[in-house]
Amino acid sequence: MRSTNPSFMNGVPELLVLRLLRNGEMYGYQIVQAIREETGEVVSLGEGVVYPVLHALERGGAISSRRRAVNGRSRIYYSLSPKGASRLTELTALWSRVTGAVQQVLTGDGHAGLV
Amino acid sequence: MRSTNPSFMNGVPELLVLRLLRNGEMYGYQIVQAIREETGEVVSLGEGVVYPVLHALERGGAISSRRRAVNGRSRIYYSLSPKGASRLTELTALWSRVTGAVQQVLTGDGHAGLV
DNA sequence: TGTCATACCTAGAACCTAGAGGTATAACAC
DNA sequence: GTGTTATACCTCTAGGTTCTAGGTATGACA
Repeated sequence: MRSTNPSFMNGVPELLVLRLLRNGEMYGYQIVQAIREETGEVVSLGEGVVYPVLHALERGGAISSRRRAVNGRSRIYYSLSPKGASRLTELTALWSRVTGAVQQVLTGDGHAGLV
Repeated sequence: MRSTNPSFMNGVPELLVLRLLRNGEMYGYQIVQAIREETGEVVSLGEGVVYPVLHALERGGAISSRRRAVNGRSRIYYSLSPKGASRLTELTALWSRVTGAVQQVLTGDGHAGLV
């Protein structure tokens, strides 16, 4: 069972990562924390989730990375590629459609076909 | 890969089934079609998804079933138990929280902590 | 020297869903 | 009467994603 995070999370990590990178390059550890902060702890993805997502996105050409040393620390910064940007657009639209459709059932009165 | 349905669907089948049953008893086949219709085909769960969900919900005491013959056909009608009703309340709240949190990131400006 | 926060990573288990397939009956057309 | 479609139930397997738990290494600070 999933205890730390609620369900309904399929595809959400990918969506959130892409969205965050749209604002400029970020590194993995930073993304992990940004998700926690920006969602008010509602969504809290572990590093074990975020890093594999980053690697998969890079393999797919949606993001690219460059190593940078900051304060003697080595970080891997990721930035959105054009491909990643269009993937983000796509996923965002999908997200709207699905949540909208679910919402429709949740607020429905059960008469379904009101023509 | 998921071709027929978009992602973001984790826990959604359970939520939708519970919600539909809140309006009165239904049988499996009917639920499958109701989901298709009420979501405008955006969400289209196969019987291979819905039946296992129904069985799991019944095992968990969230719904109960009774066999009924209609027009010479044998149908298994499911209805929401009090336990299922509170589960629905719970899941609905969760759904709101998660989608709200994601939405916050999607519409965020990247400054995160505006105190 | 020890601990904490930073920063990266992988591997295994757990979970859920999609899709294909299987059975059986009623209704309708031919 | 035979074939096809719609109804109505069901199971199983593969595939994908995410969670948890680990592991490594450095800088800062006590």
